[in-house]
Amino acid sequence: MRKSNTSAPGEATPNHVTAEQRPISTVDVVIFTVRQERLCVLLTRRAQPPFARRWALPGGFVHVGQDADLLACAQRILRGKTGVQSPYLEQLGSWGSATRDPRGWSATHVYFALIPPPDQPLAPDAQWVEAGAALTGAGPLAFDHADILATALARLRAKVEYTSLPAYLLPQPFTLPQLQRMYEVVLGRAVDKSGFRTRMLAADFLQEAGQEAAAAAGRPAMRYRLRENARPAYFPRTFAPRAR
Amino acid sequence: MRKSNTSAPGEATPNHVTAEQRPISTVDVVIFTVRQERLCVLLTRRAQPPFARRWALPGGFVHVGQDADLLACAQRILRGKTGVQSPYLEQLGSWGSATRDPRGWSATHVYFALIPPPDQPLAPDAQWVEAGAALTGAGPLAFDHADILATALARLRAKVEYTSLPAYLLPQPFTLPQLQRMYEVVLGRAVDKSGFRTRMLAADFLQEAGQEAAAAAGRPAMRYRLRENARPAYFPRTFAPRAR
DNA sequence: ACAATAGTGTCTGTAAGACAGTATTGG
DNA sequence: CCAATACTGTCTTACAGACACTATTGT
Repeated sequence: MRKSNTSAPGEATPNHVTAEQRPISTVDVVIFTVRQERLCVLLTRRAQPPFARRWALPGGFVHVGQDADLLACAQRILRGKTGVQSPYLEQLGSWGSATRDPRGWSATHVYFALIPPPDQPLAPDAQWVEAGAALTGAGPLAFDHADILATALARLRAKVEYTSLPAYLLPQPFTLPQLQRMYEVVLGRAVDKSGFRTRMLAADFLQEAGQEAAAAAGRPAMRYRLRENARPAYFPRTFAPRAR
Repeated sequence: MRKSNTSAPGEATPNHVTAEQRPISTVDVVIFTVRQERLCVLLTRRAQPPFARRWALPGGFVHVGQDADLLACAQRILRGKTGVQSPYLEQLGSWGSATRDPRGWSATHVYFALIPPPDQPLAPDAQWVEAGAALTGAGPLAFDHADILATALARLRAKVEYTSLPAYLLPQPFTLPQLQRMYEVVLGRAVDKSGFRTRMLAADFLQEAGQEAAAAAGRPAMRYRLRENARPAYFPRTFAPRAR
């Protein structure tokens, strides 16, 4: 049998849901970067309960008087922890349940950021942790943040197979060999140089930015910037080594 | 300059956010089906303000005493409107801002469902509307539901290019020609039969379910069901007609 | 000249798209 | 036998992967 949920008597109908019945609303941001050829994620150590002294993803409550929308809230959190202004930032999803926060029914809107290693110092409670180690080492993460981080990692690795996302892990301008290394770090495997270059240049999201100054040995590389209006490029196929 | 947002004086810190400062939390579900070779979305007519008498996506408040988590809330909404129990249901994203709901800061968690045309009657306030017409005809949708629906449509069309999602638009068992028609309806273009069949069978998400009973003219087709543990299949490439 | 790194050319295999053909049913 | 629909085979071509080759720098 089907039951309508809009007007059953005794049930809280939309206009009768009071503020006390509202779930807690937070925003968390999974911030990735590559440091020393390692994929790292930013974690903060919680000062207050719940989960005091545990590591957690950077996040906070939606400030209804301050945040215009969810994206602005995520940007505020990102800027607060890293000082970075305009990175790649997309929504990952939301996690909400009666049990994920001991304070009550809670839902978090999760964003996903890619940034170059920042020049400014991090917030004092924040630290870069290698992505794999964040899931295993140094004790469990607060809340359901291990789930969230695992989902973010899976999404990153999946999208790197067919998008130009790793370009956001580098400061501009960058060279194609540098970009290739970003792909290799995230994917955890080597990528063929020739195919890689053809693919990147064909995708038409880069513009030349002058020759690199010759530093050590070797031919200096061409530098590139993201084109204006640079949304990430989507490739028609995934990177696929012969053996499936 | 970087500003820490965790301990600035005068700012609401996490444990001091009272229930009154919490955003409104809702869940909306974009429910697609194919009826008479048309892609349709389920809309409901709003009885109460805000946006009374406007068409809207099915949705409602998170019921903190009733819904174990966001997915359960989405399932409750889906079941309430259609009677359908276990369709394809994935998260689409969340939309939240100070202005999207005149009652105050509001965030909605949006899910995305694919179902076969249900046997049971719909809830009395619900109606199938052709997907394109829902965005243009019969007046604007409530809230930011036009944005949400446009995003859902784009996501559906994108994923249909490289996944087996259209299989969830059909009652089981179904034949490959029927499945091919689902692809063609959603994509709005013809798909080559031979390549289509090779692709579907190679993806290994179908199992044979006996020969179709010969009805009218023509050779009866083989019927298929989704395999056990049937998650959707992801194809290595998109459907791509020669001319790009 | 050599090492080191950047960048290009060429071959080959895979698989998708196009389309013509065969198979199986009812009338 | 014909119409109608299901299914298969074959040809062609695009293109990714592999890898060897050339180019440009510093020492």
